[in-house]
Amino acid sequence: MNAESQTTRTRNSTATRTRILESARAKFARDNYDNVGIRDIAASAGVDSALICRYFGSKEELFATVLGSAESKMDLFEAGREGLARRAAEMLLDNAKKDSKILDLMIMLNSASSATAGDMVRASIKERFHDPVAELIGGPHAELRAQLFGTTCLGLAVSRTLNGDDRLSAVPREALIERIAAMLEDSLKPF
Amino acid sequence: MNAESQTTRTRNSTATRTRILESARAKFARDNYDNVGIRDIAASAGVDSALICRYFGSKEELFATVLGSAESKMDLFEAGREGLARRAAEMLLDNAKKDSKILDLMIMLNSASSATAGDMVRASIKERFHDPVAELIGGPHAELRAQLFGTTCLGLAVSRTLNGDDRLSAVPREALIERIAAMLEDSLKPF
DNA sequence: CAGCGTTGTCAACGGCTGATGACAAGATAA
DNA sequence: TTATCTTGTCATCAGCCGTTGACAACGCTG
Repeated sequence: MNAESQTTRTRNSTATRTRILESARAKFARDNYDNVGIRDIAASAGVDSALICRYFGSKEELFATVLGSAESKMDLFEAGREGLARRAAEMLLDNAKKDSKILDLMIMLNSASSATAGDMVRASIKERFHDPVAELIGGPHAELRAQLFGTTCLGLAVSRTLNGDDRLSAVPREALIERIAAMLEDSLKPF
Repeated sequence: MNAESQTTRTRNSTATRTRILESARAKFARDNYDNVGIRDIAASAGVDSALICRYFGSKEELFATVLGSAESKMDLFEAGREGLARRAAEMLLDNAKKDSKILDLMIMLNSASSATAGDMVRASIKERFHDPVAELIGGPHAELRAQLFGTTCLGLAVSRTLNGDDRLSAVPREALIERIAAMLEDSLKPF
């Protein structure tokens, strides 16, 4: 039970738990909540599906854990109010590296329309995205402007999954980032 | 079998076919493809689920029929290049009336992340939205700009389903439309 | 070594899904 | 009316789902 005694273990519960969690994250980032089966996740993690229910209780709780284990401090906000739009544009165009922070956003997007997971997703988006943005920009109608900002980000993210990257590479990357950053900045303008 | 002889029929195949189609459209506009069962649709149309498979072959073909039966000429394009952004903004904020043309867009959005219906949705979006917009705006990188335009529309539509209408009513409707129209117009600017 | 808690697998359950074929009820034509 | 085609229902199938409890394999501790 001590931490030291686990180093020599071939059967490590916390390791497999993490493996399950990462497999689930990867699956949920590519598919809808309802389209991802716990048998898929289990196979991807190399374990039996029964283990998932033992460790996480249910598929719903597993999904909640995935949502909750996302990077608590998205470095979207590290650049402060001035760098917000630019940073968001960079992150949105940078999901080529699959382990980027945008992956968590994809999870939310994919399952937003699910009857089961929708509520969790909505709550998570509000808590992790809308509220921080609103607080950061401040001013009148901050929540509405944060929603417009999120709206534009969402659209870009969805569009990436819909259309792929092909079109976006027709234009120099820096020009595209500048352009999108400008659009995002506009969405934050006070009314 | 003649058209005249059908007027006195209480059992009308084309009528029930249409009823099924409309029920399916309504269901798919509110939920993901995978979350809508043919029994739901059948119950909503007041028929047995077996009839759906008889008339449409399969759930997948039913969905394809729903997609194909959308208004072939979206009146989004009726206002020409000048009125495009404004018209889009109005339509996006007008989905209060549920029978609006945006309903077809909702169908595509909900099921875009479905493994089964995703391909159909992507093709339909390209054919019915991206391509006409690109043709209408013309100029360099028309396809990319059309994608940016669609991106912003998508974001707004998704955002409506995510956050509801509450926030958007905090500001006068006309101001909101102007603002969104401006954002959409910006997305069309040449590079 | 034996004992024991942990970690994982297996088989099975009830419930739901989309789909099929047999059959009943209505409508038409002779 | 009888015969026939159409329109709709019912029962049922195989397949997948999430979940559960019994059981096996492992590693630690005495």
